[in-house]
Amino acid sequence: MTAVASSALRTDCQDCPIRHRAVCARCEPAELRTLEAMKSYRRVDAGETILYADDDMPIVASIVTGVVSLSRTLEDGRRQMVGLLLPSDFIGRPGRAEAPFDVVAATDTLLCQFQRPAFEDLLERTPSIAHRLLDMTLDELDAAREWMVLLGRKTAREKISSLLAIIARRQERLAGSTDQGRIVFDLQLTRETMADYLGLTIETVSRQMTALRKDGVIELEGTRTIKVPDYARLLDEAGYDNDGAPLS
Amino acid sequence: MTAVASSALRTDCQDCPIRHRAVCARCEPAELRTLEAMKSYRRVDAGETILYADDDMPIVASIVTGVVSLSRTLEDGRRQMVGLLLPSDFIGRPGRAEAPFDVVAATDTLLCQFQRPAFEDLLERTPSIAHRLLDMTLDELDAAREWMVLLGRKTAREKISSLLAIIARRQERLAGSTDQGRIVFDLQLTRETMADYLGLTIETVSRQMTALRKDGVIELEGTRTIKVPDYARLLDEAGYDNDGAPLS
DNA sequence: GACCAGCATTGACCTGCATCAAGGAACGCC
DNA sequence: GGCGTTCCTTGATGCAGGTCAATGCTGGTC
Repeated sequence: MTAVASSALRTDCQDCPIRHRAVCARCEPAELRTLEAMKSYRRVDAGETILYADDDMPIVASIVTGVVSLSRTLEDGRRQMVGLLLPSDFIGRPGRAEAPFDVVAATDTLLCQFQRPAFEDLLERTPSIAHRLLDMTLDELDAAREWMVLLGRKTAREKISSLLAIIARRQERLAGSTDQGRIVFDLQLTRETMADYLGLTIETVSRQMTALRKDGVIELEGTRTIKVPDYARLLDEAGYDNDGAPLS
Repeated sequence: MTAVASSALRTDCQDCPIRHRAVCARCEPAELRTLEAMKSYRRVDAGETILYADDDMPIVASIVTGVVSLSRTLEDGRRQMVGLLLPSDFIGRPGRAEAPFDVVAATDTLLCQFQRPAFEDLLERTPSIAHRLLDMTLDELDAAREWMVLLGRKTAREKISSLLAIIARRQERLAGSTDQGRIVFDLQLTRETMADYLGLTIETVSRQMTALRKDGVIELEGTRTIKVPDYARLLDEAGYDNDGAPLS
């Protein structure tokens, strides 16, 4: 991954790994050249905060590689993750000066970033970007609402199963490897991150993972590698046909 | 309100009550005339479903008057509201054929609606609408995420207080009447709707309302009219400085 | 005025998850 | 090899909120 990332540092937009899914997906060659002139790459280490809630938001960016989380922490320390951003997802809000949430790199991350005012100008002049950003935002809104159902109404076991199902599906789509419902994947998240995302404590996450393992829904290899022998079974545990998958 | 609504049935866009806040807010007069030719008004009774989850979504619409809820029901009957739409808010998703959630009129409602394919065409050709829709969607996304924090991490008492604070503030803004933090307003929601929104049961909602009354945070007159003697106190009960208000 | 339906309140009880506390496993560092 | 650190698991206990059930309140209809 580091290799991919550092070669991307020199990449022009045509060869960019997220060329066809990011905010620039619908751009014409001429528009790409404009972006090319404005963009700059930035590496962020795992754990580093990209933007603090309520602080000024001088930039917007696309994620080239890595995973980024959005979260809010209450005064007494309770924390809730409200979004998990993946390669091609967009960070920041044209038209608003303050960040409404903490934006933290969950893994080492490469950003393709723009000065916010310049990007806003560009957005006014470039319908293809505005349109693509609208589509992406609508998708994220649907995912956020799907997640609200999980947070408000699902049990701990269903929450865990839902999260695993979503990540499993995502990996599967990337790897393209499914042999009849059997999926193996690497969970990139710590138990704490999972807990923050699901509105649970790490203890409950741990217990439910153990329970799912004992019940044969998943198999664990070490603590982060997960085998799903029967994806349909996992979906069932997730509480309902999880077709409109958030996160992805 | 009925009077307003029925006069709106004959209204041209220039006189529309949501002219400056809806998806058409940035439209030029010429663009308005195009909209005028495409739009049709539709009345919906309280309780009536506008769109069913996973059904075809033949239309998109702006809310002219009324309140509309978005919700999802799990197979076993658990229900979670995921959005509360108010006048000027937008219903539907350009670029997607199925509704991801049930869309139900919470009160008698007047819609200004468009055929989805026609609206999508218009969106392609009219940056002012696309841009406005993007802004509105980004606002909704922020509100949804704010609500995720509530669902995932707040106690029942904080949830109720947050909801009351948000509605109180909204009323206050409409009515314009604050005498030093004292607010009186009509709660338009049943206990059940509150519960669906907050991820609680009606019993818990009822108990917490009683508790807040006994503690002097609110005063109840009948079951739906609420007095807030000290708005700051209510905000405090809501768990944190609730400045970025969802819903509104 | 009697009846009913829908909404709200209250009580008794139970359970799912949080909390508090104690290890265990994996890794790097001296 | 000993010793942190960080992450994870497991157990014991408590409590917030869910569940089940009874009752009250309001407005509409006959």
